[in-house]
Amino acid sequence: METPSPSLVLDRETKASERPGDHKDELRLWLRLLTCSTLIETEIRNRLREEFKTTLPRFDLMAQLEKSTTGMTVGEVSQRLMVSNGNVTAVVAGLLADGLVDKRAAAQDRRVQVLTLTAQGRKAFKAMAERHEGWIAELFAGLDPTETTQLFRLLGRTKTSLHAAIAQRANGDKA
Amino acid sequence: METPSPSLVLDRETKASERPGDHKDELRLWLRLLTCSTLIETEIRNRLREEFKTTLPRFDLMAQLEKSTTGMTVGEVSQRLMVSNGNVTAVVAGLLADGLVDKRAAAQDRRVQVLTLTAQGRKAFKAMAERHEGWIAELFAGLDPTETTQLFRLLGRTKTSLHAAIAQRANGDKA
DNA sequence: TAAAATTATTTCAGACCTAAAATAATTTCA
DNA sequence: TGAAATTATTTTAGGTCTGAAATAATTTTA
Repeated sequence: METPSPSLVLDRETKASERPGDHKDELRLWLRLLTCSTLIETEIRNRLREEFKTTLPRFDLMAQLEKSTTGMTVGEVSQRLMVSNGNVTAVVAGLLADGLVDKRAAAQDRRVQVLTLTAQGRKAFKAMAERHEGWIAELFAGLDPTETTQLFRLLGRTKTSLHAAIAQRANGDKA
Repeated sequence: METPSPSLVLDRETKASERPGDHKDELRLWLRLLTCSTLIETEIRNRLREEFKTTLPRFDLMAQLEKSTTGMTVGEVSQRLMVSNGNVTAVVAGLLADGLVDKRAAAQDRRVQVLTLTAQGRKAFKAMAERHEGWIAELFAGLDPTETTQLFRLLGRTKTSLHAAIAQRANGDKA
């Protein structure tokens, strides 16, 4: 390998603030974040299909219901999972057909549909969740505890930044 | 806020290695990573639709083609974007219909379909890419350069860990 | 109270995505 | 050479996901 020329080194060390209008660093950061996310998602999807003949959206929906003792409405689930109401309706339809979820209109407000896991659903979820937790641990096994903590913290900062930017944009549209 | 009890502090500082079988930290890390990824993806999707009446898969596909002067095959694109061949075929069908992409069998190997941007496609992409880069910068604006660099590095480490775990699993299946 | 506005969910049309099977072209090798 | 294996892409069937329109129930308000 050649020694890099001074200009190349300089270029690599140039800060974004010194290159007005250039945001290639952020772009690379986003692409790397997306790659990690996609790799994990694809792998979990494959393993859920192979070992449990189920899908990630179904698992995610069951995971939400499992956390709530009193059940959740369609709207609550769709907010938590960051998917549309229509999508929740469709995924729930499959889970209902398989007897894993129960759906009933709330007594007080009959617009609202309350979703709960059936006994069978809880049992099925328990088995999957245990395996799932192990898979995630395997996937992150190459990071030491310090790195895991650091990454968690930085992603927290990222989340804050994203919420701020998205809220600002939403306000701007209103004005 | 109450002062946390000693046991709570101890618990919070307990390392995963000291809690055999527990991998809640990695699970939380994955959920946070997924949240960030989903927030960005949804926001970019919305902005592409509002400002350019296009979709993220189309943009991503065009971005790949734009990087290559000689064109790319369906297989190359599907590998880069980490989607199935069939999906590339479908998204390309839309871009072909809109005159943004050109598809032709390679002269040497007629199994291979070579995809290139048309002049119109290059022009349309250029406009979108400029805006896109700005959006990403906005979304990450809450991180300072040190944090951006740190996060990029840690996601690199994560990618390595993921590839290792996925490869190991693939080998295990073979044996 | 009755019309209007709001809220929760479902339906719809359409794009996306996958795995697996089918098709088509090329390469290997007996 | 020509059958078999390999490689590249498309097709198919089915699940996922969206935004927008439709439906249905509740709350507001005139």
